[in-house]
Amino acid sequence: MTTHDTALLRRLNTRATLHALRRGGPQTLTRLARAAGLSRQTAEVALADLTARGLAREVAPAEGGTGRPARRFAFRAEAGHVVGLDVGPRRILAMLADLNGDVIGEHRLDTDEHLPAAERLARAERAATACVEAAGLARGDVWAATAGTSGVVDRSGRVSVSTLIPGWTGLDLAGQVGRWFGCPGFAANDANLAAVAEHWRGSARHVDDVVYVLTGYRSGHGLLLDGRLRTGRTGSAGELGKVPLTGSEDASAVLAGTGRDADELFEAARAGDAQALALVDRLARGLARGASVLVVAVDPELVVVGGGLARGGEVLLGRMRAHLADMCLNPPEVAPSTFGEESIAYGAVRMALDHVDQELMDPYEGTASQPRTR
Amino acid sequence: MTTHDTALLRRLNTRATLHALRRGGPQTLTRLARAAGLSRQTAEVALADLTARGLAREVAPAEGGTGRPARRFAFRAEAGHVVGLDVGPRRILAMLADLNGDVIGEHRLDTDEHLPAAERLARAERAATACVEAAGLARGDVWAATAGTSGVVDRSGRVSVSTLIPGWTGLDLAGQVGRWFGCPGFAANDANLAAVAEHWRGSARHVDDVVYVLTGYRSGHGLLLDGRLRTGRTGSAGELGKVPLTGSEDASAVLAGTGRDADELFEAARAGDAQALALVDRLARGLARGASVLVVAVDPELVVVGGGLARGGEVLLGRMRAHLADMCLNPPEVAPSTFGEESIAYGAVRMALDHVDQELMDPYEGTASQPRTR
DNA sequence: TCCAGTTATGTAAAGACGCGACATAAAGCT
DNA sequence: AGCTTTATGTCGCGTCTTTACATAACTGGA
Repeated sequence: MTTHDTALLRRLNTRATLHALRRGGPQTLTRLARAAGLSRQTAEVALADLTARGLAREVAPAEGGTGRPARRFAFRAEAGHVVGLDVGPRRILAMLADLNGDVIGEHRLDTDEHLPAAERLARAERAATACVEAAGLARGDVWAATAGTSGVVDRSGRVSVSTLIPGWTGLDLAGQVGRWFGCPGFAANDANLAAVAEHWRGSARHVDDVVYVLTGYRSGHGLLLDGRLRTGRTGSAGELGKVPLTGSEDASAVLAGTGRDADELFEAARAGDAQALALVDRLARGLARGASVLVVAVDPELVVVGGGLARGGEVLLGRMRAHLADMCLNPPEVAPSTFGEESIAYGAVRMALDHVDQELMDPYEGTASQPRTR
Repeated sequence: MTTHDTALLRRLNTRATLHALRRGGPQTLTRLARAAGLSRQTAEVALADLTARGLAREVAPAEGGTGRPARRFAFRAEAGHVVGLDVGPRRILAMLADLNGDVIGEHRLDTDEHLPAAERLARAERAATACVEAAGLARGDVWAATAGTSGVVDRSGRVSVSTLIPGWTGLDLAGQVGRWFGCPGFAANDANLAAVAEHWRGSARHVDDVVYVLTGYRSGHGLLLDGRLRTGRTGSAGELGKVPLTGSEDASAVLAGTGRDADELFEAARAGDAQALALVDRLARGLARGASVLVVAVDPELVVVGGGLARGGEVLLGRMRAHLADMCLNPPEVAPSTFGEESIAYGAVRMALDHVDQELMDPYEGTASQPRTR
């Protein structure tokens, strides 16, 4: 804890003003002051500070009210940017977002799953920088960047185990990503980031305890408790590798037995094909078995299902609900993902923003306009 | 967020002073000021406030230093008290503690497991009030009280399911306990409270992600992540009722097959009896299976084993470690409980103190000397 | 016994901050 | 043009914290 002089008060109030500004959109000074619980003068001083730091700007007054027109201020979301990446086995997706989290650029890239690590990294960097340059920005305009990928990612952002991506194990992904832009870099597991995205603005936005189930070729579990990501000591929370579950089958094994791919299977099941329905039920049971471990352990409010198999929609989800009800004392809700394939990169954006917000909002921070680099 | 005037600064500094005072024990003004990051005068003002509220007092100066003897101040742990209860099927344990969490009175009571709910409650109240009166205190001197019990306890402190205690389901335990003393009352599951106790001052004190395994007649799991209790949406986190685990057996079923009780079994195993060792291994496997669900879900740093079977010591724990290593990618440490049978009541003390501390430390609070009652 | 050294206490002044109050400015409406 | 309404500009006050300096109290050695 630092010194508690009146300067702290100033920072606290500036923070409250910034918070109110971001929350309430463009608004007048008096409204802002009331929202922040401050006097007009104090809000004015805070706003001057924020303007000097590039975080606020004055906009045109509102038309047609009675009385003297009030000056209005808005948050400058374009003051900084973050990059979110999904570096998967078969696909790379880069997103560029402003401080509001609005995505202002994307770059997608298909890759071969056998691509060597070094080349995969180079492509990921190209995808990310392509976004940035397309938006007319320089590398230095990126304040934080996060990458999601398949495998276990530890607290420091290093890939400790990856079975799906060749040469990936041992990679300091967070460090790499940070170096590309000379900013703080972070990395996390794909299912975890998808969970973050759904909690941020997706299916889980009204709920703080969520289990996310990533299905399909890339599979895994993400866990959010009290709205925060829980990855465990080594980052392997939700990695069910060796749990002795009865009757759980791998989805690809189930599918391999049939001649069809997942979409065909779901289509047939929707049409009422009994054999297809039975197969969907087996898939659902396997997913439910895995999810049940997390559900029983943490008793969440909601299970969000995303990834390839989520295209099965209600046919699959309905069966999952039924199986979960058999396995859990308090079965949670089950909902499909909102962001689908984009959820991982979008969650990466959110994680990068988390860091920026923390620096922006920290009252014990200096007044430097850019977050410190580590 | 409330108004951020200079009074907040005062409260903030008073809080910092109180924190330093509690943390550093009886100490001089200048040391206190430095520890709190404040000037001597500010600390002095804060201390005057704390003294007026009964939370601090002046003690005799230290002997024999050079220079003018410094006035010394100490935290008044006796300014308030909390009660922690363990209301089990066969036993009731009440603890009275001061604001430091030092236990200054206990009252133990054996009960029949078939005792009706109303009578069990009456006995629990008697045990709790006996503690309070034996310490020469009145009911109003208790600032918060918590009860732990067997069964699922929801967020509001109501017992939603209890299979072990007759008539317990539906009981508003938190409300009852609060009414006894006219103070805020709380209730939680026994395994959860045991986890809290071990994290507070026991085997898990250096670790923030812990799974606690309560074994024996009362069994269950407690979960702490980031040092905080996680009970889930309905309070049933860690209740493994219906998970389809292979090869998991109930401990009592294993023991029933033999003619011996647990202690005899462990004794024989320690002496090298092969049959006993095999039985201990089966017990250990069952416990490990259950724990593995939580371990795999949240990847904790430590598993603490408490309750009746924990008396098996290393004979049992060693086998549990071996089985967990087979079931988890990253097996955590496994340690025995520190507080044994007292951990539940002691964890209840801690939970009550959490509430008191929050009221005491909340800078947005008024300056009333006693926490508000709800 | 006295005095220097050391450490704590008491007091005053200054700087920073937030707020209330009042006067002033700029728009719409009659 | 004048009134009403709402926002802005400015001033002074009270609170809080800190720095600076003078004073008090105790120890140990001469």
